[in-house]
Amino acid sequence: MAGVERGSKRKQAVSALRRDLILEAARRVFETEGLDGASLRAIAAEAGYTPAALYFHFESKEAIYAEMLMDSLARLKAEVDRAVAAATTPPERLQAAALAFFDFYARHPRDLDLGFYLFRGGMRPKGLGRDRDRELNAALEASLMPVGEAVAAMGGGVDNARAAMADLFAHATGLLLLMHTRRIRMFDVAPRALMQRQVGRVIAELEGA
Amino acid sequence: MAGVERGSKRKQAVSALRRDLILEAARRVFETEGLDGASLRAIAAEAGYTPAALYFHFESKEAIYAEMLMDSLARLKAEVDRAVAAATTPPERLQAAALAFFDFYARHPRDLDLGFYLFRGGMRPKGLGRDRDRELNAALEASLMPVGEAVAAMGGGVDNARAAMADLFAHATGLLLLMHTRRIRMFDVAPRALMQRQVGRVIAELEGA
DNA sequence: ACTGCAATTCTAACAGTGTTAGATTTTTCA
DNA sequence: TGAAAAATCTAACACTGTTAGAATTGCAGT
Repeated sequence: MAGVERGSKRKQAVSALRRDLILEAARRVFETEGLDGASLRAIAAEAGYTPAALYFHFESKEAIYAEMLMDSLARLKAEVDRAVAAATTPPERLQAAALAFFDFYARHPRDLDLGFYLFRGGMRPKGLGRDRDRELNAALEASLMPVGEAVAAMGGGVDNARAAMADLFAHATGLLLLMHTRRIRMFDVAPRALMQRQVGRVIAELEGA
Repeated sequence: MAGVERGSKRKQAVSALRRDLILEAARRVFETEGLDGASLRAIAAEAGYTPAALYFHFESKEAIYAEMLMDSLARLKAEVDRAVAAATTPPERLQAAALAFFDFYARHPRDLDLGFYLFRGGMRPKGLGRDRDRELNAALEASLMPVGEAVAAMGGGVDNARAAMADLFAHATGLLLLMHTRRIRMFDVAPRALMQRQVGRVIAELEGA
């Protein structure tokens, strides 16, 4: 029994290594060729595999994408947390969190692609079981939490906290999409300034109340 | 010469009819099956054509999509204009325009799909020449103009007008995306109320200055 | 060391996508 | 009616994600 378990664990560890090998290959292709270029076959070739072999380690292409997005969201959260830790007062923390979120995606448009692709409207039956989707949602929410916490620390209730999170998230998302599609030029305006102004509005309303 | 011209015009008219026939088929498929279901082959089948035949009338699948989006943007503009015409004071017109924009896409998520698809980041070389893209941009801008005009009527300069347009467009886009992907549930908040609040902020700042 | 079993990978194919070349039909005009 | 032009079809190409089944690899116990 014990021997079987040890053997099983070793096998699992080896299998996990193979998974990571494929994921690293996927990240490499995704970073250089973009999401469109990160086809299953391209990832398999980069990892030195045949396309079908990937299905032993992942249940679909989108499962690989989901893993990459989880990684991306972890990096996002790390950056937001770092920015928040450097701030002192709650309003400063609110501003730091919102701007760190915005800046992260402004600096890493590829991650934005990934997010927009997996967090999309009508998702196919094949793509991503409910559990994986919930995991991604939770990871995204985790990176947004510092905003809610700052609002709470400022005396705003739970409703205000949630409203502020949704408000700033939507505003950031819209601006980022506008930048990313290069349609911001239509308005001849600096998107980050608009983001800052929005943060200022939310803070002012919370302090005024 | 005159005869040739008349003949040519007739041919062009007939050709335009065929185009419209295909476009109507495309709209039908798109409305019932969604964007994913609106493949070139599905559109061709619905129109009673072979896939290749469509390339005589359109240069690509995305060209068909572009035509549908132009139509969608025309309907959007019509609705915005109607709402603006029903308002009297500039602030009311501003609010009417922004909310009409928001409501249009809240009521027609399919049109949102289309817009998000064609107004996307890295567009392939094959898809949509620069001219078509500019046309779509212009049509979108036209539907946003009433906001800018209202700001101008309120004494805001050109910069304020553009900033307000970008601000409200980004906010609406972000909220709509949040609704459309059903991720608004994360925040337990009413998106239209957030949109109204945002319009209120923009108006208040313009009136305060 | 050998054998057997399980884990892993490959080959080959399927159904689908957008797109193109070339032959063929249909329509139009003199 | 005959020739030119417009419109459509057939067949294929290159690509996508995915699956079934055979072949290989590697590890475990005798």
